[in-house]
Amino acid sequence: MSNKEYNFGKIEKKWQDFWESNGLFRVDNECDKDKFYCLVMFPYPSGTLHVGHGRNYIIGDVVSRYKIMKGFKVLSPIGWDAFGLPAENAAIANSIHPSIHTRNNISKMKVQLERWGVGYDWDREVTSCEPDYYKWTQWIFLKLFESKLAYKKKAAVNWCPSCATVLANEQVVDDLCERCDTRVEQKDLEQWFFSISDYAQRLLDDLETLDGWPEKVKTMQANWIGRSEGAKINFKLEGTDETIPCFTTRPDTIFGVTFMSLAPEHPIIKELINGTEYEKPVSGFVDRVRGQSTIERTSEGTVKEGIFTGRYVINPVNDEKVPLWVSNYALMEYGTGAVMAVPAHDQRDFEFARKYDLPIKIVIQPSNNETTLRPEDMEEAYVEDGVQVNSSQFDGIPNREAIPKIINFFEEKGIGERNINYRLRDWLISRQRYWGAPIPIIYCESCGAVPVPENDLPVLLPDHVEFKPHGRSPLDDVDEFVNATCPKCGSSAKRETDTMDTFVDSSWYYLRYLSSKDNTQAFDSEDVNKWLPVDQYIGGIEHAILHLLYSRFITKVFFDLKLTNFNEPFRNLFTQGMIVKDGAKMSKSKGNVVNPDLITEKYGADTQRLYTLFIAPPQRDAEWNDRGVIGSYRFLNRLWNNITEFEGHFKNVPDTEIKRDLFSEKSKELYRHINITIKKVTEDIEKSWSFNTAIAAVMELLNMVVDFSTGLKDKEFNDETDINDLNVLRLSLESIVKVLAPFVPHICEELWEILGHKPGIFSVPWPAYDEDAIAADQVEMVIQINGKVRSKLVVPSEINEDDLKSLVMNDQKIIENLDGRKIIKTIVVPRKLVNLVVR
RNA sequence: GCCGAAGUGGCGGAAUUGGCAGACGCGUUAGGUUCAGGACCUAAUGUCCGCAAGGAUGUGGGGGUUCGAAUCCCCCCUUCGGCACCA
Repeated sequence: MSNKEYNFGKIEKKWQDFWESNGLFRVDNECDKDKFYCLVMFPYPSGTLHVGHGRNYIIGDVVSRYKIMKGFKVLSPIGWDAFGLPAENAAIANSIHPSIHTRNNISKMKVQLERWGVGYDWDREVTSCEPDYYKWTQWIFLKLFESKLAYKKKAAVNWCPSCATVLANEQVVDDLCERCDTRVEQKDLEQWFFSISDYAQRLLDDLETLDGWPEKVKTMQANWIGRSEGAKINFKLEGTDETIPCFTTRPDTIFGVTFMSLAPEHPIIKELINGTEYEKPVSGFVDRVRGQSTIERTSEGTVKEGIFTGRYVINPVNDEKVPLWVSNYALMEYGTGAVMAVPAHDQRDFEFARKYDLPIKIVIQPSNNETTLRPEDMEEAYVEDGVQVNSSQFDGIPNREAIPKIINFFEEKGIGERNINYRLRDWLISRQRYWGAPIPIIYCESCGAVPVPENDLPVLLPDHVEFKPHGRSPLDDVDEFVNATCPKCGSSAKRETDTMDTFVDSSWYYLRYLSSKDNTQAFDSEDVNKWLPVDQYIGGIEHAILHLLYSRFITKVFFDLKLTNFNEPFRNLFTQGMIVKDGAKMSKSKGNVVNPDLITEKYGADTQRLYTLFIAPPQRDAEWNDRGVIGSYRFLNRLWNNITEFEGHFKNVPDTEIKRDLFSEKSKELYRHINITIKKVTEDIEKSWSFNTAIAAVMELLNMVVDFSTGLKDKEFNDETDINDLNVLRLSLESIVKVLAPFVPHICEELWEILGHKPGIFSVPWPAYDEDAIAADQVEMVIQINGKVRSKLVVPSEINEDDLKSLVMNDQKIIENLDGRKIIKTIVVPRKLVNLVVR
């Protein structure tokens, strides 16, 4: 009997080298068999990974390895989302160049990833801050520019004073910078945008095709896109030929308009009040409101305020003259910046009207004739459905039916039209920072904004730069960079000095993996068409909107440019939960980071992997418990010891086929449970990614195996039954090793070898199970009286109901409990229970 | 305010076509082993009553449907996430 020690350090190194030298994860671009593109969100090289990060990569690795055993050709690449502010901030703090800082971090993290035993095709590694990558990010900018999907405009944008740069709407959370939690300010700046809002409808519609995405993520995206259907109606400005358009989702209330509200930013305000007695007070109001932060202006408690402009607009449906106001609750970013106010049927308008004593006109009455609304009695707006009143030819029509009729009426009369509005704004991609891909544009006095010709790409980031942020891009101060010649006319010109949002880098990296070394094109269309969409994408829920929406947009742009033939980048998406410690997200500042290197050192990577998978269902947040790790370690040791103890036996006793006629009671039961376990693990992985219960099932099986093997240890194996028993034991251990291989690959490789097989468990097919062997001959049935368990009986599983009932009626415990009471009803659930209803 | 997810022992969690609540693991307790610590092995472990056999009770709270509810229905509470003066 040999009893080797479980030397995880040695074993893990051995098999990591083995996979590397055998190219387990290295695939070419040919699709000669079922392909499977398994993608984990590429990491930002922050320097160190903690055990919480590990979950993402470990889950991805389980999926990859499982699919390999299922016979798929698996593409599992990795790279680095390497541009971004932290590297620049670190450079400012420690005077290390961001590129050096980033490269150092990448090499540290690469070691960590390898230590976990997560397998990637490193030949495809991409790093977004390297010129051979960002050259193509710039090329993508040019493609969008050519397609009129990249444009520059002056707009009120979010400015983070701490990061000293602008931010996209998606990067502002509750008025705070998503990255540093600083309150953002509004600034009017000239900035570059991508026209993602042109794609709003498609981004919304195609969510329905994403069956493999969590509903939650789809809902979040749908909310973010925020489609609302309605009409745009033109109100004539009294005494002029000008019209002010406004958007409404309630054209049915058009006859109830009693005033109009303009957003303080509305460009028409100036000319409305110019030279009038209203000029001073109105511009005073506008300045005051615009000085407020978005939070102050838009939070629920904010009181509605406004001021009359002295002007009137004409309601085009009834020629009524209504006053034109400026109010703080009208937003320039939504619709047209002008609101037709219907106080009777809109709560905000109602509050405003009450405050400034504006008229309230009812145009919809509740359909149940019991109550009739009267303006003077109303305490809030009536926003429910009803029947049109005071609406001339539409009177008497239910308001829902009136909506399309009224819109048709607008269109016939040329006063308005059907219109759809989206909350989604264009994607602001300019950043006033150094560590990003320069926007490939040159400004020429005579030619304007000229794109850098493709041949001149990449526009290289200069090395020697003063990083201190001062509100302009640090590149602004680098003369060699700024000064250029116009590609069109050859005269001297200036480069754009803003860099791109790092979400541009990450919006297309999954394509680059197919062509990571190709310096002639961003990606090879034929290859990406073969391998994409990604079969399984795995990452954090925090990217539900940002990265995932941007990537969908870019994918659709490529599709439209006929560069690719797929409409969506990610067929299936899995969002894993966070691992928390002491109830909080792990972070250096909170000091609750669990260092994976220490765990690997003490217990090994396999233990860490197993615990990470066992801790909770993977989509749920989970609390890391250092003590809990030991349970996984114990389990692996028990498995190790059981196999190594029998190593000699397995070598000496012939590995003959299992003979069912030689089954003992115990070996038959074990054989049954081998099959049950294989089935359970397969289904848990396939159907619900319930790795925690899959592992629990294997633990149960091992507990049974340990019990079984105790009786076998000292046998001589001279008779057939004992040999058969040993081979059932062998089968059970081999099955455990196979089904655990995706979870704890190193120890399984080693044990597979110890069990006498040639190295390489991932070339072994995933085990099948024998459905016939799963059925039990005997089952334990629960016997209830009035729903309470009173006895249990072991009966043949195919027993007929009469035999069963007579067994129940002869059961001593049941007789005692019945105590002569009368049985009214007997419920029999085959193989499960009998319930006697008595009185 | 609207939409969504969740709430089960001391802890992580399991059980969903309604059928033994608490699988599996951690922790705890007792015993074994060990010079000792650790590691390991065996047993117990929801709560309450009981020496025990056994009984009662129990899945956020309250009601309901059912022979039977963690699971289905209604109302409510708490936590988390998303959206929110979006016309």
